[in-house]
Amino acid sequence: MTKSNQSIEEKIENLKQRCQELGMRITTQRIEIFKEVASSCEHPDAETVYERVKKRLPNISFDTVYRTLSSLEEMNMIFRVDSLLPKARFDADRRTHIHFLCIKCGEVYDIFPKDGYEIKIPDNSKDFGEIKDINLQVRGICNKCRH
Amino acid sequence: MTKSNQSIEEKIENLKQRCQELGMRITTQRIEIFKEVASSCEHPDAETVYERVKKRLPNISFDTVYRTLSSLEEMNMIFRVDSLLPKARFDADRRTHIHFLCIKCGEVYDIFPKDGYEIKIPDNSKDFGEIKDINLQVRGICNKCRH
DNA sequence: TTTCTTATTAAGAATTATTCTTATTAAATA
DNA sequence: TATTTAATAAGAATAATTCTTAATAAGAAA
Repeated sequence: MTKSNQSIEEKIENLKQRCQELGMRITTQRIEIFKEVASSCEHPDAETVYERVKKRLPNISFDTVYRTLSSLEEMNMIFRVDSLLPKARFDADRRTHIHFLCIKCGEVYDIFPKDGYEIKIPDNSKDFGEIKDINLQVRGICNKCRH
Repeated sequence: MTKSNQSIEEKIENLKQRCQELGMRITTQRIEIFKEVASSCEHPDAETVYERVKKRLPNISFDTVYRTLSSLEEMNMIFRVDSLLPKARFDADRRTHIHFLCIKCGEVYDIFPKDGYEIKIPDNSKDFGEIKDINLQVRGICNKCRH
């Protein structure tokens, strides 16, 4: 994760550029799906993305949403936040932050640490393969679920 | 996660004790399912646990495996390692360690850090709820998938 | 021990999330 | 503008998980 804080427009420009670099077509669906994840701070799941994009592109298919979310993930434009439910959630915020994951309701909250905070990983981590990303979760019962 | 390194027998004794404390019955299925996760270091998924326990308890049902894995998780006896696939994997090792998660094949590797290593979380993490566990993942392409 | 209560289980149906198949469409290039 | 082919829509298929119901067995009580 980086520290840049861009506007949606900048993020979309960035996506278009990455598509061109990779020889991928810039399609309306790809842009709209990315825009939906990038403009939400609530880590939507595939179904939520589908419902929302459908309002602007009524013919969009579920398959396109899944396929596009996966390709955006491979491009490193979005991050798959694994919930404990059998249902993936997505995040387009690539700034350093960690997730509070409620083990009761499955909700995911962003925790933005103070400047200077850094996630340290063991030195031997790279012995297992090529590191692409780091994901730190704090799991517990969220305030809402505690009443 | 704690630092204790117990034998399987001790872990099972511990489970029985926890069951009694919580007023839960000590059933053969519960013990065998836990034993399977606790004696494996490969983070088995529900199906794998089912296949293995089935050898000793041929009548065990899939539902019992799922239900029991969830209750063991709630009891904090096992940990749900979320893989990126829509398939949960489980870990009964409660010592401090982190996971290397291959984004290509879904394999999960344990990384045991040197003494003194500690996962630091932001101070405001507890503002979101009651913290039960911390999960640090390193995601990338494992050596096997890089050829 | 035997009986009783009820948590737990087996079986299999149902549901939910995700992926696949095929024909069609449209982005990028010539 | 025509051509090529990556990307898409539709909906069927699959895979993981959960639910429903009747039967079983763990632990408490007699």
